[in-house]
Amino acid sequence: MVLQRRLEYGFNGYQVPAMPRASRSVRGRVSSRKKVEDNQMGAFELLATVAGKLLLERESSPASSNASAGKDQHANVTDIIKQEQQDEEKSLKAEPCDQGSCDESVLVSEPGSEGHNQNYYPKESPNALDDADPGLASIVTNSECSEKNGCAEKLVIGSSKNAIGSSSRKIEEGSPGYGEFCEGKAGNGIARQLEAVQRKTGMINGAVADSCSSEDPMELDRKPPLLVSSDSSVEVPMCRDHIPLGSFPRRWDDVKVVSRDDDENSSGCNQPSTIIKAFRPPSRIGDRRIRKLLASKYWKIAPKLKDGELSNTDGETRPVYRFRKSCYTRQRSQRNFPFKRRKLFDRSSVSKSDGGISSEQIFNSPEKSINGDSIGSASGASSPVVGQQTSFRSRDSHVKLSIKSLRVPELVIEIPETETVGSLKRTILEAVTAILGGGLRVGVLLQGKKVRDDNKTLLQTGISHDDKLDALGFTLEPNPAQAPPPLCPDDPPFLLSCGTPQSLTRYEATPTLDPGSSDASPDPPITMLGDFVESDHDSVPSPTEMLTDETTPDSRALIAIPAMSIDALAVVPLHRKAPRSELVQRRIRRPFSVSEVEALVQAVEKLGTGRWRDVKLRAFDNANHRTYVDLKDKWKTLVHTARISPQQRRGEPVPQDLLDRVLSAHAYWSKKQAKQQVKQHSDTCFLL
DNA sequence: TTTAGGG
DNA sequence: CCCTAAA
Repeated sequence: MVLQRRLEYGFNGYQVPAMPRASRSVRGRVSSRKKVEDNQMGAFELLATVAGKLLLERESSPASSNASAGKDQHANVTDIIKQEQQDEEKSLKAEPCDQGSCDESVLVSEPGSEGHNQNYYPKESPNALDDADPGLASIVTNSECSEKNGCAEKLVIGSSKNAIGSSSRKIEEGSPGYGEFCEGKAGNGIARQLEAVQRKTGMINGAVADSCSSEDPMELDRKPPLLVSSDSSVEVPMCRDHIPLGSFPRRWDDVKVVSRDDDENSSGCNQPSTIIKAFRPPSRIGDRRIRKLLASKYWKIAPKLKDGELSNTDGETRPVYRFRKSCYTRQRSQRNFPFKRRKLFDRSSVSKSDGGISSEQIFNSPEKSINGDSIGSASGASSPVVGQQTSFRSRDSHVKLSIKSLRVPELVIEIPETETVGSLKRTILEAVTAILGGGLRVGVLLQGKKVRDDNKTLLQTGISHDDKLDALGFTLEPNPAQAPPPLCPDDPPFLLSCGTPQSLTRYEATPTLDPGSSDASPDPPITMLGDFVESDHDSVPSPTEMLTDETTPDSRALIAIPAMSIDALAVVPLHRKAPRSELVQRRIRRPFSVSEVEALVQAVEKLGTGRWRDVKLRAFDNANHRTYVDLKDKWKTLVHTARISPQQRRGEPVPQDLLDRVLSAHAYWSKKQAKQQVKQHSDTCFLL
């Protein structure tokens, strides 16, 4: 486990306070694996810092713009590097905000289940993974790129349109590049844009292409690549067409995560999915919730991801997010892993945990992995260049900003060496998703300081001044406002904070210009995750969706966010008053779809009532959010529904024929059960 | 961990 | 859906 400094450079981050775990939470519904992991986790804070710099430019007269552009264009690599380094340093100095060490880590473990399938019958939908999951808003691997380019496939970390898109929108309205942002699925849209940009800039062949060829295979192949850490942050490239080529990122160095593999042979189903867990002290609060959430949401996600490998460019220490795959290992002897449950969820995945555990090495995928790295590495600059800003003055005084990329702080991934590349990719994706998935908001940094007052004009803030442009930065932060409306505006928005000491993250942001106002952009609530979680066809609103975007009026620098982004966020009431213990939120309601009912009925007809675990395995093995208890409950309600008049029924109507089958099956099995009992009873009597 | 039931 | 007692 690597603990690292949380923040670096001018990046803000957010920490996720430890999620309280309910000791008892580990109960039945969650797969044992998940539970195990939960238990293992200690306190955990997820610190996700995503930062980026932007390209700030003023709509300008050609002259000025040309000047700038020209400069960039001519700059040689060395210069660029230097400049980048300088930039880094600046920001570093500027924002030391993150003093703490970060204990937080995100653990990704494989839940053993492969939640990928869309259907309950996993085997039947082998391609499930390949299907783009609409829900995967945040992170998307752009397979399209690979297809088109024939090579690089990138992991694009992006927030949903809301997250990044909004920020970009805000910043660069009217810029041509922006529109594309929101196209299609959030993730894909971003990826696509990326690609588009690449094409335009001709970068495809450059950095990206290179990376493709060289790195991919190796990183994973490294001997004991158990632990992969990306020192460098993962940057999310943004496309801005309007930016002069010259100023455009010379290379896609920024794109830290690049993987080309199309392969991802990872057999979808076989790949264990990973769960992200938070290590927490035994506080019980969000525990259950986390488990569940994670369980259902996160693992499912993973499978869909295709790839994305991280490489580190930075040597810097930064917040590290740790993702582990099936690693309860070290601390936990394997014997502790009884996984009976394995039967249910695991298929192949389980084994992995075993093997992989052995070594934990951290290997930083250095620049090498990334083609563009050459630059970064050459410079030795630890952190990738985020972006450069250029400003142009326009007559109408518009400030045009272009975000080159948003960076995600270091990710440390631990994964058994026996895991597949595809698994790795998914793990990374999950990790990133976890970071970004909680709902993000954008923070603006100016000279290392957080600009909190949303009401100030750019002019007032100084963002319009050219000299300050290089000090301009943007960060992605967790959206504190997730909690339900009943917030106490005046209170510091500590989410889970209450009980868990460590969980509280002190996020004293740097000196702020205007305390009190949140630096968050007035963006719409970001619901990045959508229902990507769902493996089911029927999409269920993810918790995130339910989040209200109530931005706390006063969002200070302090932001505590549950490790488990989404769910956690959704769940955690901001009310500090509420006893944490009480905070346990119930799972989101996910009505059974007709198809699910169908599957359930079919399974019960075959297996009978009373064998819910088997039913689960048989028909809902891939529906991670449906536990056997759920199935049992559903059956109960189905029976009830079947008995009442159609007028009394609510919700999505269930075909009468299905209900009839329910009744008949119920009758049949009840009878059978009764007979059985009678028989047993008689036998007993006989013996006596 | 599962089942079975009440809430 | 949640919570739990039992098994």
